[in-house]
Amino acid sequence: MPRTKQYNEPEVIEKAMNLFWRNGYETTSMQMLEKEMGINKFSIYSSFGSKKGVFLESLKCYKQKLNRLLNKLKTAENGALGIKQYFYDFIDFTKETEYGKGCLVTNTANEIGEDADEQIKASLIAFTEEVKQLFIKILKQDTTKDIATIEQQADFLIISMFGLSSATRIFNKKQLDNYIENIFKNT
Amino acid sequence: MPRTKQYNEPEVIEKAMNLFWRNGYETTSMQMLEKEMGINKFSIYSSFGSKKGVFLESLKCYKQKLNRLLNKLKTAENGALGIKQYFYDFIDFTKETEYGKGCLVTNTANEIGEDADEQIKASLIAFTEEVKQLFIKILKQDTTKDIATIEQQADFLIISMFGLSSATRIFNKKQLDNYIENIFKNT
DNA sequence: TCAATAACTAACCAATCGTTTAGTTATTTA
DNA sequence: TAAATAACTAAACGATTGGTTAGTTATTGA
Repeated sequence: MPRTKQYNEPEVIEKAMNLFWRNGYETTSMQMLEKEMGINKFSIYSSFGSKKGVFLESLKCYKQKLNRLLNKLKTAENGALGIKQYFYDFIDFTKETEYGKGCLVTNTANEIGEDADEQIKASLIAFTEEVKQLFIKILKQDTTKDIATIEQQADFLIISMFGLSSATRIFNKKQLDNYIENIFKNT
Repeated sequence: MPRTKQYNEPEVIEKAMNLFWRNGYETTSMQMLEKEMGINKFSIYSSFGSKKGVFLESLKCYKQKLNRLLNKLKTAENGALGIKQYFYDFIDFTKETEYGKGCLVTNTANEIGEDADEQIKASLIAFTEEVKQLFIKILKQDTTKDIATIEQQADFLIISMFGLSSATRIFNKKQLDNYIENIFKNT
């Protein structure tokens, strides 16, 4: 009966996500969110409840976006080589100007301090675990490796992925290439 | 002729540094700094000019603190194995509770957004370059390696170091161990 | 011992923070 | 077409942000 919403929630969340991605959680103010999302504070609060609410939805949106990259990896059948390609794809994914804007998950993990919000932290850990399990699945394509080796390699890869994300913030393209080539030099 | 300062600048900066290290730049307020440094705002501003001033001095202090770890590495004569030990030392260095508080340099690199302060960014890049040069010096102990290989390995190590710092924030001890063992498995 | 002076205290600055709310506008169905 | 109702606007909330400043206190060399 009443008037209809003039905005689309997933659409404005994607805009919010990009702002958080570029600027971090603390630095991003409600005022900036209003401007970027193109809607009023009232609308933001009625749709998402709080700044943290907007952020948690943004994290979900980010995961979906990243999942499009991961789907390519899921269907790949060339094992570790597919993972290497994923690392390179990821650099393009985070590309901003000369440097990258990192990964929203990694950026957030680095931003949150001693009194970190548990809900946010849990969301981050869950995501790294998800990607790690995908790595394990792919590494298992090589049936000559035992499970302990695979577990260790998966930890190595997920943390390297994490590191790559940080690295895009201040290391140049050549350094990032050197990094990836070294990770996969025995592959 | 006037009264003497009741505080010691390097001493209060170390306290500020620890606060920034734990909480990040944005999250740390002047109020928190007053409390942690144990001196009044007036004293902070008369000694360091601004919040950014306190932070830049904190970065210097952090580098000095980290240099004590690096000195152990400088005098080590066991090449890459010394670097491996440095990685493990670093985990202890950043240890907070269950997780680590990362590296102040890495944390800051991840925190700063698109309108990053150039002075701060330059300070971060300078530091990574400094450590990388140290890695190169150590890797050159192995005279069988050519310079291109050494350059690539140094980039790999400094970015891995960067990644390890991020990783201490949300990965557990076993995962970090897996990570380091994989980095140095051929050493 | 006392004038000089820097270190200090504490109140205050405007601006902005995340959040709320009173009042207005547009849309819908009965 | 008109009552109902949700979407909207915009002003304001108290708290806190980084930063300043007037006035007080302590220490010093002369």
